[in-house]
Amino acid sequence: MTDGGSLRERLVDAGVDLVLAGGTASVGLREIARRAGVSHGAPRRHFPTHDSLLSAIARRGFEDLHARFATATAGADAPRAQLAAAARSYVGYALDHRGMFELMFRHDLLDGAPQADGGPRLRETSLPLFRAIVDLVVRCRAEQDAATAAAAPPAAVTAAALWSNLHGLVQLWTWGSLQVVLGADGPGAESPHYEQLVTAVIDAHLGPVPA
Amino acid sequence: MTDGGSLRERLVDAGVDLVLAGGTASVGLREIARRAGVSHGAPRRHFPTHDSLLSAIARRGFEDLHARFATATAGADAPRAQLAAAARSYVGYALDHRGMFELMFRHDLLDGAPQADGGPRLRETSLPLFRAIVDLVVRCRAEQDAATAAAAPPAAVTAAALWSNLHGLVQLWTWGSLQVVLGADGPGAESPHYEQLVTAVIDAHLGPVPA
DNA sequence: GCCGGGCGTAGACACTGTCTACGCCCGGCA
DNA sequence: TGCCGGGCGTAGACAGTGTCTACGCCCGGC
Repeated sequence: MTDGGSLRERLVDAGVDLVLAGGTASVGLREIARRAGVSHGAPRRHFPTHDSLLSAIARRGFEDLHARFATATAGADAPRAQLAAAARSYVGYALDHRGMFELMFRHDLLDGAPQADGGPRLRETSLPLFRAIVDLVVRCRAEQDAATAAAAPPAAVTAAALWSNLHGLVQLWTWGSLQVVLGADGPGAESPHYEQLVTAVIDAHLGPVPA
Repeated sequence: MTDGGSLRERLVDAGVDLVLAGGTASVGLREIARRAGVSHGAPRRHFPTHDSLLSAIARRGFEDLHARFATATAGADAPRAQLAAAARSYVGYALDHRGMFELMFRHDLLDGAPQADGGPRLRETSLPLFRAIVDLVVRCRAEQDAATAAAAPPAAVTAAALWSNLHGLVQLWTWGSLQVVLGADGPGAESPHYEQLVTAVIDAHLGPVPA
């Protein structure tokens, strides 16, 4: 795309497929090359190291999640409803693509060298998503009455806390411990009890939904 | 200990040392064996697979964290103060021992076969810690006035949400994105801004501290 | 006093990520 | 038209990994 290379995209595609199918453990460099139909040395022409390829795969995840964020918020007009939809899309994406989510937040992929074609680092790719979260919280704050808004922490703090909450919810739900705490069925079960948890989380940080 | 084996403990000790020193990437099976002064095949007599050794290391982490939890809550008497101390110890442990924390919550170590000596699985080892969290929240609820308590979600939901919040706070702080949201110094800096976030999180889920 | 099993050793095997030498093929230039 | 050069994929080597198997030692019980 950027300079005409097509194998580069195919490698990332194959990597995404592997992560979605077999989780983060099955995305070896040679396995990606096999999946893309090239020899094991070929990826090196486009990605100097295995981690930089993983980083590119994770970037795809952030772009995908950001796009879902945008369409989710577009479906509502009240800021509070937009935030609820965005939160659900965040948690839904993470639980439907656990491998991708795990890869995206692997701390050792954060600051690899910038991609060979000058593309951004993983952290920079994730910034628009984070800014969208903060903006949503700020807009929710703006429509609260002045009394409750004055008693609350700064919007940036609330945004950070709320986002942390959704993020941790995903991790612990995947781990299966929240099901134990809530007395739900075993961690293997598909019961989407977490939806109720998501609304409880939003209410905790922004107050009950305004009448 | 259980049946007299001493190398077993030494292997786990060496593994903990490696994780604390070099993170979760440096805790290879052969490296642990080298550190313990035995050949690379020796661990197999005590742990059938590499993952089961990692699981034993993670169990140590949970035991350690649980112990810190206990001493932290023992330092206060009001439930709310106990919970604040426990939350700070949770976050503090995670940020001071990032490698251990990462290992403890690796989902692929959750349900390995029970240890050769019949020890518990990782998930069972973590249960007492989780129960302690829920108990603290329940006790905080008990001393709230009836009106606010009635308007709040069930204690189990609040406990799950609060714990998720602390957990996600750790992950995102380690990732360095909360610093960006809060406009703090770069992720490499040591500024313990997160302490203020922890109290904001507790207040969000349990209401402002009672007078 | 001898045997047997627990436990550590040593080597092999398949596999991984990285590095290097090679060859093909296609575009620019004389 | 013919040649050259560089991008790009191939093939093999290398160190390292986790696992498996054969071996040897040493200590306790019949």
